[in-house]
Amino acid sequence: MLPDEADQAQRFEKARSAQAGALLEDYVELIDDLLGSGGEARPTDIARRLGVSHATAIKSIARLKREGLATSKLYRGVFLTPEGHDLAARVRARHRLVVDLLIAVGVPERCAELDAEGIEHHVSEAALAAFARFLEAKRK
Amino acid sequence: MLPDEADQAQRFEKARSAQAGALLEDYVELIDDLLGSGGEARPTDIARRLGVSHATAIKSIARLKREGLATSKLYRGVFLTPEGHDLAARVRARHRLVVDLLIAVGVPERCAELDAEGIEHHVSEAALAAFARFLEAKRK
DNA sequence: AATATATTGTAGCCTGTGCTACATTCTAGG
DNA sequence: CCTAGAATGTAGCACAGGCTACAATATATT
Repeated sequence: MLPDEADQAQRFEKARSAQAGALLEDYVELIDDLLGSGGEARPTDIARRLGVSHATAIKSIARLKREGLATSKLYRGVFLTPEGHDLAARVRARHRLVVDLLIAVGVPERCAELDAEGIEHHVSEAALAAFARFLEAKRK
Repeated sequence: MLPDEADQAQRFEKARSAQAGALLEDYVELIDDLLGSGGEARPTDIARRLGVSHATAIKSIARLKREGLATSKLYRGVFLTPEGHDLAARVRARHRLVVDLLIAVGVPERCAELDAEGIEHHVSEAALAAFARFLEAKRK
């Protein structure tokens, strides 16, 4: 049984737009991690951790700046704006919740970390809330 | 605590390559659905259901053909090769499993369908197996 | 201080996936 | 049969996100 045409189109549309934001989220979270663990967020480090060339990282950082999530000056490290920091916090919380849920349903920990990286960008607020409830219930 | 640099790069790499295959999977699954429900898979229908222009759909269909997943002749509908059909079957099974798992942990059904569209492309075989075990255990 | 190395930034290319506009072909109604 | 409208296909554009190669700057070593 095929779903309604418009519904289906909307589903795919949502998945596409989620994907469009995924890159920004990954960068912001990583930068926040780097800044948080006592160091700076330097383009080369960011590039290495994301597994891309430094040129690619710099272009993406430029996009972060365009979108008001980060700042940087020539030959200085990258910093987050308040908006960027907020986004990072939300993304990190979501990431944890996704990993925890995967583990709770029996996914091996290492695998949960791997899969969560791709999954997290597509989990809605409603689903996150459900995850939290499920984990809470299970904990008792 | 930051993860190991190489591990982290590998995670992102995996997520990127999963994303690269996602579009093909969506098309193949949809085409199989259309063919399966008694009709043809026409480019215009495919485009409408995916929420993209017909030109975009046709270009993606060309890619499916390049990759040996589909066939079509000028002004005829699209068909799947055996490889395409196999992929569609795997994708559909995975989709169902993801939706069922989301529902099982308390995500509202409609939301589960929405989120699954994006999530499914990032769920590894190991995680799928865990989902199946979890659902089986819960069913009893 | 001078130079070698590492880091940062720029330029230009490719591919993928959107789009609109236009051309072609099919198909149905008159 | 022939013409109007739908469907299909093509061309060309934009943007994102990869890459390599090169240029510029900063840092470290001698």
